[in-house]
Amino acid sequence: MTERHILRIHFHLPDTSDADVYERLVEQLHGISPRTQALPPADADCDVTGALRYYGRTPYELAQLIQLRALALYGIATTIGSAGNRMLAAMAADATAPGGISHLDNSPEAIAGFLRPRPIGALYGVGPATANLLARHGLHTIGTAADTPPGTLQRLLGKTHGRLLHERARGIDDRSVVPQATARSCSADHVFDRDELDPDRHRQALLGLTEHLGTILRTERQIVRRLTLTVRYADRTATVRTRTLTEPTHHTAALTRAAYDIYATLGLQRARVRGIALRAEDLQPAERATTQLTFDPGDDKRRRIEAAADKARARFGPAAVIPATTAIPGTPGPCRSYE
DNA sequence: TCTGGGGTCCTAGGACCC
DNA sequence: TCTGGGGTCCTAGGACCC
Repeated sequence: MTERHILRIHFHLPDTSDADVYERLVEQLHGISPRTQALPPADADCDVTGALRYYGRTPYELAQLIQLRALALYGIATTIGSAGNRMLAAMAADATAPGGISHLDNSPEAIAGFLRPRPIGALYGVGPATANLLARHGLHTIGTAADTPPGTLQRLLGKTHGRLLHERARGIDDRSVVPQATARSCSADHVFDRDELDPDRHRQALLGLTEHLGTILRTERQIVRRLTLTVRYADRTATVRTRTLTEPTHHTAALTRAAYDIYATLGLQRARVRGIALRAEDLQPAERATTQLTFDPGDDKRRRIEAAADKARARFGPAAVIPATTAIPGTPGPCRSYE
């Protein structure tokens, strides 16, 4: 593989900043290299391999240019790590003082010098649980993990994690920067004003969520194959249930039936519910939908109403049509996630 | 610096089929 | 006819990133 040059950019966004400031900053990066992947809410990865030649600059100089632009145009400070792959760039950024730039040379010596002395928990993919487990086996630094045979790591962590840990401890990370990644999932949630015990109000909230998700999915021409319901309780615990749909869909009626179904399997008895979230997972292009075999005339009518409502929303805005039964203050917040 | 929550990936185990 | 191993699909839950 030819040598790559990756930047991890962290924007120091004030809490009060507009949501679209971040989007405009990412747009700026696109101008420097189209191979830019947004990592909301405040980061981005930028593959500048091709941009180096175009601009005739080193990675460090490009990082300076990015810092200058963000500061001059938006008054936003940035911290940037520069390295030969995404993991090293992210780790370099982590090890950099706010507002600084770190460039990690791509030589094996420089990479080993950077990685080996660091605590194992500093490695990408190693959280507190894994770090603890490894420490119990005497592996405290990234260097010791790099020297451990892959088979040993795999016995400790499982096949995939063991292999990845061994590669990463040696500075290897093949993940590419994926611009414009398509959404993997899409979710909506509802928080009750006070802990809610009434199942009717739970279902009412669910209806608002399926209505909302259905609208997003139809707008984006996607269908969903899996639904996950999360119910949060007053004691801060939660129940999570996933259901694979018999047929991928983006129709609100089908989503509502599935959501009510999952809700019913919980068998809640006077549970103090704080909030309900619904996630549409395993999204696919709507063109892939199999032919609808349902000839329920009620469904057909609901879909015509749904199509009319979508049109009204497109013309007059999202609040134009709201199901009469969803008398819920506040609109559920959409949340798109990108890989 | 710490915390929390949303999103993603992985694994284990069960059900089912061949 | 019975058994068992290997796929595949699905769900719950754990772990991690940000």
